[in-house]
Amino acid sequence: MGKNGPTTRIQVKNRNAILDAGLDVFSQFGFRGSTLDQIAETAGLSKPNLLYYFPSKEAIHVELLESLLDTWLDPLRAMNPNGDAISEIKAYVNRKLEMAREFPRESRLFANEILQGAPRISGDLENGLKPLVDEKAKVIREWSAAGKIADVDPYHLIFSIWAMTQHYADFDVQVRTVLANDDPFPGAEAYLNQLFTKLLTP
Amino acid sequence: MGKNGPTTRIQVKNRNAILDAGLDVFSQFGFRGSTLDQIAETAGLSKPNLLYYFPSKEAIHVELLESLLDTWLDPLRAMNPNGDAISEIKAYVNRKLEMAREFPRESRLFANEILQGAPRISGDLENGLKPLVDEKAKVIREWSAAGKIADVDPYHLIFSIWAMTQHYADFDVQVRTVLANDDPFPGAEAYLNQLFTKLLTP
DNA sequence: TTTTTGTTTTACCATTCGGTCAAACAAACG
DNA sequence: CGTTTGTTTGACCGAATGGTAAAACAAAAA
Repeated sequence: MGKNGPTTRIQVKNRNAILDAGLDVFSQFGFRGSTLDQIAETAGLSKPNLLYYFPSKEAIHVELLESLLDTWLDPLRAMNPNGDAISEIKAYVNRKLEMAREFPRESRLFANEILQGAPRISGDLENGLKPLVDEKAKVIREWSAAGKIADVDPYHLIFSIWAMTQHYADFDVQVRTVLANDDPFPGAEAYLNQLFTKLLTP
Repeated sequence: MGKNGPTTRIQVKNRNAILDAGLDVFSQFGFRGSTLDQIAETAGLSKPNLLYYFPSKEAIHVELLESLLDTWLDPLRAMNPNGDAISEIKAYVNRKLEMAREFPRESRLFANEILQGAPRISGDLENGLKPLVDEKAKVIREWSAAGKIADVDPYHLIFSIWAMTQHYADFDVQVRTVLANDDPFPGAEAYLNQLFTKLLTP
């Protein structure tokens, strides 16, 4: 690619194809388990052609992870301290569940990275995720203190939301095996709404 | 190894060392991301020596997974239909949480395999896990019908238990980052007891 | 002690890996 | 048209991969 001149249509198209292929492959096999040939073939390109757009395997992975973490935190950012406490938390749960349904590959990519010790994004966790969670935990604690929701540990509340929603993406194979291939999401939504209503109602 | 004659002490020791090393490595990098050299070095053996005890990389992985799934399901098997409903379910939660704390490598090995589509144990899920879950779901449904616990979807109840307990093993890095390296388990236990008490009390 | 059985090592092999290079090809522009 | 810029390919490289063969070594049985 010539310097950093204007981005051509071909560049946009191929970079997107590569990132999409990378998401496919990395989310299934993790970083070390994925090969450039696999990504190139999925993207419909030759391996040298792929390396014309990205300098290395790691560069693709990093770009995917960084753009992902941002999107992934959006629903938490959207939690409004001035809104109705229970509705805000339940809306967060539902948005996260929807993301698990719509973007399972992203969820699995993230899960793979964390499972393997987050070697490539531990910095982003520290600088991006942690401060945001701290901020929202404070909001939740204030809601508890004000009697708007039950007294719950805000950190573990957030962990449980992550765990239960992402489970439907990350453990999809297991969930569908147990449910004989039924769509788990309608039932999950009902269950989670019931659970958080009971948990949070003061 | 000569035929299937008596197992020597050296065999027992080395096979255990290999399985332990395999657990270490596979749980961190997944099957494709792990190498025999890595496992051999962790076990303190040479690679050919390792292959004297196991015929292939896959054989180590399969043996780990199969013995794991059994152990993993023990707490669910232990759920007693004739016991006190709420206590039984909460005991299950606590046992699972304890396993996440005591055996995080096993949890991550399993998570890795499921994340990658369970290519090596989809059969065991179908024949081992599913029937057991079906059986226990029936028990839970009867508890609901008898008014002993609130009316909840038994399958999603079980999923949520798996998700929230295993989260502390599988997403350990993330959890500890958010909690500034505090031990998450005491807080997790309190939170989960609170959550399931509120959810299940009719 | 000799022989047998069990264990470990050294040297090796074919394949796949991430990545490079230079040349061929296509598009746009003058 | 010709030239410049951007894109794609085929051939290749060194390192790492899963796995093998055979011989050296150790332990125990005879």
